[in-house]
Amino acid sequence: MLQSSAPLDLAFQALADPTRRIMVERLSRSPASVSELARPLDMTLSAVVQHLAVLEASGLVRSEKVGRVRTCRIEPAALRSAERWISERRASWER
Amino acid sequence: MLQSSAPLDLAFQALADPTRRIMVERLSRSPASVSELARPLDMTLSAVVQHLAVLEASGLVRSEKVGRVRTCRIEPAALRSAERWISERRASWER
DNA sequence: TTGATACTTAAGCAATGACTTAACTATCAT
DNA sequence: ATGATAGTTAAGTCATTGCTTAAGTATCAA
Repeated sequence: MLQSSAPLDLAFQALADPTRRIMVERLSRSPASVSELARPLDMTLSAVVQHLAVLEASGLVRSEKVGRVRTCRIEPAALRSAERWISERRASWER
Repeated sequence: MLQSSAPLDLAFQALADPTRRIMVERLSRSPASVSELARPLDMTLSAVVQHLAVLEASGLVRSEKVGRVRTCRIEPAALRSAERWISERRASWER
């Protein structure tokens, strides 16, 4: 591969990490702050911020800061296109 | 993360590489040999075999060798569970 | 204005990933 | 048997990932 960064690469890569999937699961229920995302995770806040950066770069999550709190939320489009890629393959092999 | 290897980790990790997605696309049309998989790819056969190993470890593909030809085919279950994970998230945020 | 809260950023480090080359090992066809 | 086909395996290399520690910078509350 050696650096490709197509949208699907970034989305699947982001979803490949269990910590990031936990973050996505949390956000698919409702928006949350960085500290709320970090709460159940056994790692430093710094590490969580780095995971968040990966999620944002992949387009799966967006966030905005108000005061000192950054609120993160799911960005459905990216997740949908990952889902679509898989279901298109399924359509193909099911035939 | 540092080594986790849960099924979903392996599946999404496998799908994160564009070369491997091309291989999966090819296989979702019909089974193919290793050389057939390699044909459109701009890399050594050795590299393709290594990608295949990743796909097999993830459960997305299985293969069997007859004579000197290894025939590879899609394993629908793993792909379906990746799809299911995403659609469950969607169910959650759509509410 | 002081202190606590909520991040942010930069280094640094060990482990993984995506290749390559090179040397093999089995078939299959003649 | 010889040679070509089809794949396998082992090093080695270089970039990327997933962390950590450490040292910030903005708010907000009293």
